[in-house]
Amino acid sequence: MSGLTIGDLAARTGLAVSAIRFYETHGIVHPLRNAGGHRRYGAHDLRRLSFAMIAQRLGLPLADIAAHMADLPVHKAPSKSDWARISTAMRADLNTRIAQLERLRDSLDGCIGCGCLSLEACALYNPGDARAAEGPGPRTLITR
Amino acid sequence: MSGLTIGDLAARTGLAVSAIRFYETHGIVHPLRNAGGHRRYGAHDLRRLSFAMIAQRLGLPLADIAAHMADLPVHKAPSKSDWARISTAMRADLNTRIAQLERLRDSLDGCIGCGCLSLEACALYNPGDARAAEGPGPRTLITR
DNA sequence: GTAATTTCTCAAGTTCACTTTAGATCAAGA
DNA sequence: TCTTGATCTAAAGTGAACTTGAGAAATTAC
Repeated sequence: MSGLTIGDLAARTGLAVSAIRFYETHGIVHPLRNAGGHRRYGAHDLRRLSFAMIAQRLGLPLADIAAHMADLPVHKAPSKSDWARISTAMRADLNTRIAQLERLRDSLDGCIGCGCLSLEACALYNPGDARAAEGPGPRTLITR
Repeated sequence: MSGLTIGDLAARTGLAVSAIRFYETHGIVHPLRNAGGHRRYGAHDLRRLSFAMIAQRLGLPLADIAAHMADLPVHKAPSKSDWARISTAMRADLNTRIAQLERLRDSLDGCIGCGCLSLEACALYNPGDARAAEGPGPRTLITR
């Protein structure tokens, strides 16, 4: 009677149970525990997970998503304005990303068939962003 | 007098020397060796690297890029039609990706302010793609 | 009440895309 | 020639995002 099990959540979101536990360690969900120590989730957790999944599709790293979510109330359902604030921020990210890809496509259109890809001349090659000095580890595939 | 050193290539592409060696293990470049065993690159290697960097910006995994490049001549400059073939394939990927993001944005537009994000109703949440059963390891952030 | 599921924790493994380290060799400038 | 800097190889480390495995306890189904 008091909430969803982790299995329920997995079934509804399509996520693996292990993934949901992993997300918990990153602060994306905050389940309560029942008498036996099992996690119990509410509808707000379902929303938080959905939101995280959407944000991931936009290419945001988990840490960023968690940071966004940190502003939301933990055990209560967030208000409309809570979601609106985050959604709006995400919409901006999305538009930036779309614009980047479109620029890339247009450059590619200009290049197809020319075979140039010369480092000095090609617009595709020189996107003008600073790629250097991002530290160790794999770089994010799509530059944000 | 016979070609560029790995340092030259790094300077021109902005890649780390170690990254260029790593790409070699994936078949993206195929340098020759001088008498002392040092790598020597030609202009075609520069083009191959540029192309790989562009493809990465599009979110293609290295393995896919290498597969595309496998069709190109290794030690000669590729022909115009070689590049055109690959570029065209990439353009299609790009357009698919842009369309996905636009759908996502439009859905988000419909949702901003409503605060729903309900799993059953929200178009954002149910992208209709099969997310399950992709095996171990991290999943690619952006679904191709 | 017993068997079958599910869940628990915690540590270790996996993939991708690289970087770092170590010790040795090669190349180039003063 | 000497020395500084670039390059070599091979192995191990890194960060993100999870998964897998083991052994135990809780829950559910019959």
